[in-house]
Amino acid sequence: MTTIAAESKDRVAELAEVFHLMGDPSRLGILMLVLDEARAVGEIAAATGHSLSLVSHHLRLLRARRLVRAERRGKQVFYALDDAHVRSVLRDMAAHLREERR
Amino acid sequence: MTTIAAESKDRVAELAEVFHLMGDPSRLGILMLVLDEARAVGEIAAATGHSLSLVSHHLRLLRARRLVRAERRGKQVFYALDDAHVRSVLRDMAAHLREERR
DNA sequence: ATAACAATTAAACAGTTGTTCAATCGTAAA
DNA sequence: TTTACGATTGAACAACTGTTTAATTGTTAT
Repeated sequence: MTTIAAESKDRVAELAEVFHLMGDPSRLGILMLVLDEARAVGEIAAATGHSLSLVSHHLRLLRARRLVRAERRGKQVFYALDDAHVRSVLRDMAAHLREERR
Repeated sequence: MTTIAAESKDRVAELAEVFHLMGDPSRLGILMLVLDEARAVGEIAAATGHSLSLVSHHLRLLRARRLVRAERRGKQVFYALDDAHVRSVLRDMAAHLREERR
């Protein structure tokens, strides 16, 4: 069988981990912010209204699953989305919600 | 601004709710099972190895967010995926994981 | 009506998770 | 070396979540 329904257990578990990361409002907000351009942690904190610490904690989780990539420039660390599929999924889902409202 | 990054807070929250539902391994396994064809709760329980009760609990949550649709046929209740975007997202992500392994 | 089957529901528990606060680290300027 | 700024880290706590167990509802057959 090659159907998606026959996807093996641990692959489903990995998939679930990615969705789980996207399933928190704070984290999803962060992902949305770095969707198109890299942003410093401080910018993200300011834009989302969250503490630097909280943002950093979340970024660490996102980094661990390689949803996001970090690059240091001087004192600041810039984060950008580092997963093409996640990017397209986020765009797709956002569009979905927009349409649903009509 | 019409960028996705400027998505309003409560829409992000709604998006997060959907991802959160997909972010649990048991629930994601259920969604995968009903991705292509409707299945009875008992079938789902047997196929996933979970109790009837657990499956029913999860289905209730999925139903509440309209990711899944229920239809009664005699004693059994059949569930099917009821969201085109979720379906494409699941296919997309599953494909993504498959490619990543190469 | 009763029995059997399928599914739902409620309560309760253990484990996980998001957040805060305080301390620490890394880098650049004085 | 200091000082200041930006970011990370760890500990601790409250809130939430997934799962189990047991009781209950709905449906079909006897």
